[in-house]
Formats: sequence, structure tokens, C-alpha cells
Amino acid sequence: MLKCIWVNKVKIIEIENGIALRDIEHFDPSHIFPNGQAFRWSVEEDESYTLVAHNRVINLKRVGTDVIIDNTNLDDFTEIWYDYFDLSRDYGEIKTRLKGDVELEKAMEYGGGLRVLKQEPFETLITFIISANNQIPRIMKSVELIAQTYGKSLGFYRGREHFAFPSPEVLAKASVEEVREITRIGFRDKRVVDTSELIASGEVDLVKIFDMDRVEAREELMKFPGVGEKVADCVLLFAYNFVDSFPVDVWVNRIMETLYIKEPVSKKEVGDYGRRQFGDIAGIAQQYLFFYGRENKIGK
DNA sequence: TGCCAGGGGTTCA
DNA sequence: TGAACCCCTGGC
Repeated sequence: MLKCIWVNKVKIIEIENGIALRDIEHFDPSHIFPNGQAFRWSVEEDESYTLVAHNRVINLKRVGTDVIIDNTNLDDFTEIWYDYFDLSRDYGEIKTRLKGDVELEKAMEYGGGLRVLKQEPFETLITFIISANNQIPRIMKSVELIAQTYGKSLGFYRGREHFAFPSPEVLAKASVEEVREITRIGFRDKRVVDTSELIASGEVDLVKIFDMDRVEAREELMKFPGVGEKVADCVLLFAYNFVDSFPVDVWVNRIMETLYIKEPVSKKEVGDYGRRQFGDIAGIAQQYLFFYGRENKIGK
């Protein structure tokens, strides 16, 4: 007899080597992953997405009105993936609140399956330090090389060996020269090792940041070398679930100038505008606009 | 073929 | 405030 549970209005059914989220709305892996919030996923030939996180490898695919998650079970879903995919949040209600904004309506129509992931803080911090003045394919390659070199093997899935992201302790002990040589992260090498050291030594506590308000948490994150305003805002949004955080990169800058502000302004002004305009869900609005704007090259 | 600009920013002067 | 920064890719 296959087990079936309900979690917050979502019906989850145990299937062979995985689970099915039945009739689930606002959840499409092809909107969630290519949006630059995560870097440890890959597209398979059958257009499903394989993800490495929390020392596990899972595979997701939208099939009709369901989302199929392979290589997992009900326990992992309730303990890990429910939070990871931000399933306690009512995206239907958020979309209703954002209605009336013409640009956002177009963006939500385009990327309606987006969700803001709640990723592991250390991995998110390091990957966004690597993202500075970098490009997504290269970031993904570097992060994979870090995992292969310093992380433990998670075994084979779909013919490939996968590796966990290493701990701060392991990365703190790595030599800067070796990190540069192996992972191709260039001048970001020292920032990655030094940040790992600050965490491994206990000088900065990533767990404590969960108890801070957004402004305080942002200041704390900016203590790390390689973390400026943009990287801090990304970590707040994608790891700590501060959905009022509004990261402004070159794309968001262009998109906001083109669709809303109608004149060139500084990144800081764009950030202030976004938070003022979209309030406590600014980060989610940012994700819809980013996906829509980048895929359609708005402002470029 | 080979050169050059530019990229999900941050740091240092 | 502005240049420099690793490395890689796409455009010419």
C-alpha cells in the first residue's frame, strides 16, 4: 500500500524511488532553477532537473499538474524539501497581491512556477562570493569543481557521480593557490578561503543570522571578504528567506530602469525603489522580474 | 585565426 | 569615485 500524506494543502504520494506532489500550483523546476538563485543543478535529457543539496541528490520534473521528485522519500520531503522549496508560503496569495502591476502581471504569467529557494547558508554565501563579476556557466563549473575536490561523494545517480558541498572547516584549510589552480575562481580564491576561516573559527556565526532582522543580518554578512551589498542581499533572499530583500545586479538595474524608473539611476536607488514599490515581498517580485527580463533581454 | 570586450561585484587607493 | 581583478566566451 503506497503511503499518502497531506502537507499544507499539498497531497504527496509515495511512488517508486520517490514522491509525487499532486495537483501542485506555482511550482515549476524549469522556472526555479535557471533563475540564478542556485548553481548545483543540471538538466537531463528528459528535461528533468537533477539537484544536489543537503548531502542528497534528487531529480524533479513537472508532469501535467504534478511535480515528480525522484530519489527521495516522504521523510526527506517533510524534513528537508518542504522548507527548501518554500512550500509553506502561499504563492497564490502573493500573486494576487502583486496583481494590478502591468509589468509584474506579464512577468508572473511568464514565470508562474517560480519559488524562492531556502538554501544552505554556507554554500549560498560561497557561491555568491564566486558570482562577483562572473558568468553563470562559469560559476556553476567552479562550484562543481569545489564539490568534486573538497566535498564527499554522494554516489552515482543517472550515470554521474555527485559530490556534497564541503564544510567551512575543509575549505578553510585549503591553500589559496590550490583553490585558484583547481577551481578556476581567479581573484575570488582568497575571499572564499578567508570567509571559510571566519566561519570555521567561530568568529562569525551563520546560524545566529537567522535570529536577526534584515538590516542587522545584512551588516553581519558584509563582514565577510567578498561580500558587498549585492551578494549580501542574495544570501539574505536565497538562504535566509528574507523575502523583503531586493538584490540589484546589472540585470535588475536594467530591467527596473526600463520598465519602471524610465531613466538611468544608481543601483542603490533601484534597491530603494524596489523595496518601496513591492514592500515585504520585494524579493519575490524581483525573482519574477529577473526571470522575465533576462529571458526576454529587457533593457539590453 | 586572433584580438578584445564584458560579465549576477568587491576591494583598495 | 574609479580602476583593477581571473578566466572564459562570443563577436568581429
